[in-house]
Amino acid sequence: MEIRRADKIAETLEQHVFAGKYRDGERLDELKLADQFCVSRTPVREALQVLVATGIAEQIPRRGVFVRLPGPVELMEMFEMMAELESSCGRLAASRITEAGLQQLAEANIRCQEAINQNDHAQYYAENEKFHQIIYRGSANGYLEKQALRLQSKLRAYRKMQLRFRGRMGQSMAEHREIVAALEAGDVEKAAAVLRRHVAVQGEKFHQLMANFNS
Amino acid sequence: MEIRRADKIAETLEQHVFAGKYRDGERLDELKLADQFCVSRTPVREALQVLVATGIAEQIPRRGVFVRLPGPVELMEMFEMMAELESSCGRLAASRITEAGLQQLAEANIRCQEAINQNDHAQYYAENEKFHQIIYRGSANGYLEKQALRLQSKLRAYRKMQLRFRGRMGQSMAEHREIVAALEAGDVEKAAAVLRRHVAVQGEKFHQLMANFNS
DNA sequence: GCACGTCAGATTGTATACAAGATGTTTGAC
DNA sequence: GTCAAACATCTTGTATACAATCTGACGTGC
Repeated sequence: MEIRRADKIAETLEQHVFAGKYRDGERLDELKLADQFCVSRTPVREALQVLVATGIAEQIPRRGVFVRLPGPVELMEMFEMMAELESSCGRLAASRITEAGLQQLAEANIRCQEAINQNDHAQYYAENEKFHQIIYRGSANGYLEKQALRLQSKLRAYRKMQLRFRGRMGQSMAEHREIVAALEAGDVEKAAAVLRRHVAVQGEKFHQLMANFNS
Repeated sequence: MEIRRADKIAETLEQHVFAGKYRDGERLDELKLADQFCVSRTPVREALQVLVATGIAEQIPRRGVFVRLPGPVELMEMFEMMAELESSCGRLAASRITEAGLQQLAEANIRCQEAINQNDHAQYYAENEKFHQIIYRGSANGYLEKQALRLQSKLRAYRKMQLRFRGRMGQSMAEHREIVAALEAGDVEKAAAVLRRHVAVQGEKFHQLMANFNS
């Protein structure tokens, strides 16, 4: 339902960057992109502005815009913030989530388990994301929910890796059940703590991956 | 040090919106703004894109961009998220803040007290902001720090009001001392809890203001 | 009197033209 | 041979021109 071509271009570029099509620091050439998308420079420039605003790219005046992939440090920081955000969502959801929300969580968990049984990583990944999104929603704080969704989206590409750790899916599943239990019990502190730990583990696994990769 | 005129325009417009120069839903006319800033529509459009990306304005394709001030509900949500973010910063800072950071906190608190003694709201307000920013920095998480700063900035205009509550500055000051004590002791949970409460009070005071205003 | 279609005006979206600054090369002096 | 300065080229930033579409009013038909 996109009417402005600039928006479509921005979306496409964002996907390309997340897909690793560009190297860190690579310049996004307005003319080449205009050519590539068969438009003039104007909509391309508007799309680039969006990338800059999102933090995906950096603009240096009179020099151009350059893709800016997060380095290891920033990634760890983002994972840590994700853990804090999810913890906050859990804290609020513990006292606010509706019966319908709890029901959705249970269903999502069932679908997660099915994915594990079939050893379907992609499916587990998708259902796991939904599980967490239900908790964001459960916080009954639209602003917090939006921010959590944004960061979840930004970390998507990097979170995919760590699920491949042996036994990680099973452990993750067990944690899910713990989370649901805390939410059902309305145990604010436990929900916050368990969710923080659950997400923080992702960051730690990712850290291990980075370390292995560098050695 | 701005070279692009579009950036300067975006900054100015943002200030104008925060200063309440525009009503909610008001359309930002490209031609009028171009005239006003003595430029063509192009840099104005780029500036408007920035406002849209920041969430200050909303764009409806082929219709224009309209300022979008947060309503009471969204404001409460933002205050609540601010409390959670500050709590997270405090949690992390409790185990990471440096001696230098603690020293800065002590100094900021002294300046806060001086402002109270002189009953200088504006001064207290400024020093109070710095106090919190030191804690963001103390989290040793640049990403989290940036997000906290962004939200703090967005809430600036609304936080100003609640400091005028009778006795609020004094109470706030007492809470500051409690925060510093928790950070010095490295008490993670206490730092998180006290900061959450300290910031959440702001939201509640604001809520009272809104209620009084509507009655 | 009401509904619908058409048309004029206004406004956004895109293309293109022009201006200004940055980069890199070449040329000349030492 | 090396360094520096001027110049050519390329790229971004801005202005303007054109295209598309939305709004609102007017008029016509029922």
